Amino acid sequence: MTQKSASPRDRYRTHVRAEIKERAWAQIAGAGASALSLNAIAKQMGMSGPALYRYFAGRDELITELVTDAYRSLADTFRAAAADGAGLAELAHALRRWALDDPQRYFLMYGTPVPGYRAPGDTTAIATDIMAVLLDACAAVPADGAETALDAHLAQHRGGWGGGQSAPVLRRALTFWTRLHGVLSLELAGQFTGMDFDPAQLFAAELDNLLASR
Amino acid sequence: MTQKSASPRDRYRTHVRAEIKERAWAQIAGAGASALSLNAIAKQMGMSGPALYRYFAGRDELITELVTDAYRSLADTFRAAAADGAGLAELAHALRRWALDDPQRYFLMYGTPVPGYRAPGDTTAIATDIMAVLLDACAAVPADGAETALDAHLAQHRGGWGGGQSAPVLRRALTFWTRLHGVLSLELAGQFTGMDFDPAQLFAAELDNLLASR
DNA sequence: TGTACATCAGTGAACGCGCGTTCACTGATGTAC
DNA sequence: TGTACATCAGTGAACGCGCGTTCACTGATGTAC
Repeated sequence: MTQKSASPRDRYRTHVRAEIKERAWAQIAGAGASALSLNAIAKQMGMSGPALYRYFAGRDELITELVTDAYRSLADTFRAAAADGAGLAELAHALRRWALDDPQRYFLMYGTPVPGYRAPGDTTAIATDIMAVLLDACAAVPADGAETALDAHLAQHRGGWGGGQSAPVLRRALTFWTRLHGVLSLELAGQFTGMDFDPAQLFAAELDNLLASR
Repeated sequence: MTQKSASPRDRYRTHVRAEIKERAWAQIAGAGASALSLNAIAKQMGMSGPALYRYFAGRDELITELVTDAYRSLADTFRAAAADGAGLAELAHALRRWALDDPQRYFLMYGTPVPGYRAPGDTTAIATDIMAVLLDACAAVPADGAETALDAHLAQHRGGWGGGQSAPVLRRALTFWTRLHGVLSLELAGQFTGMDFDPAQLFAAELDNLLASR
């Protein structure tokens, strides 16, 4: 078996593909995902529009790949943090850094859905990976406090995303997710603009609350 | 002073304007806000494209008005609930009903921002109205529990949105907002799809938590 | 090492589309005397 | 009640634009003998 994947042509291909995606991200950051234009990217790269079809089957495939990359990027961030022994607090801060680093990437994952659009199959698998890291971190914190009504509900409707974790762990993971997303998404959307307080303080308060109530 | 506002022509005008908006909402509900097209609306109404310019200066003005209407609609919902003596729990359920009633309207207010876009001035005023109702409801619940770090921060960075309310009241209002938005936005975006549990239960759990911790 | 062939990146012209928007106009509705 | 005028909703043609995408092609790069 020869290393065909390292041939000059292949390396060039992957390089150009990467540059196309880079420009695509820049475009999304500047005007939102709906403004993504193949022709504009090609022009920026000094190429003709149709040239891009050597690298992507079309606009839809490009977007799909960007979405998948976004999921993978967060999954990698979480896994790397967990490998460094991160607990819930560190995961929270990693999430916030990742989100602030590129708000439109965050919104591509968690933002306004396009009514017709179906997320590609891979993303849900990656989302499960992300959730798995979060679940492990939740499971590492010993539980106390009474069983809640939500626990009872989750125990009976576990779905496939929770692995073998207990209902209280599922609950804590969901709560972690929704509460931090609540603060983050409103912050990134600029909803706190002009309100004078520091969103980081609000985020920190929510995190404290999550860590305190088990 | 004659009642010129009730002239037949004026009534026709307002009627057509309303129908245009209605179709616009239907279009947004079907394919997202970025897919809104004046020509398509005109065609649906059996008119020519340019005819719409009798009613709106252009696409931007239409969208701006839809956004403003969305804000007003939620403000009305909140005020009506408050007038009926609603507390925090009733406000929460009113919010959820309002959001589920038209998810894209919710996202038009709180969803993915378009990087360049500036919200029209009126909306922030209406947002303050909405917040005022929420603040009143929060103030109605007697506070206990220790002063938090966030309270201290908010006391020093009050901004103009909080009226004369105390820092703990501001904190509770913000928390109400971000937590419920966290659950709602993920639910409406379909992020819980395939997870088997009932989002309403998660929402209820978050609400319970908000009501319990003062 | 040299020649014949295959691979493949990129071009330029073209297609069809729908968009927002302008403009000069027609014709109906309302108003003033 | 009737006539002259003003108002204004709506039309149809047109402009210019950028989009995604196809197609037949050129020319350079790599491969096989």
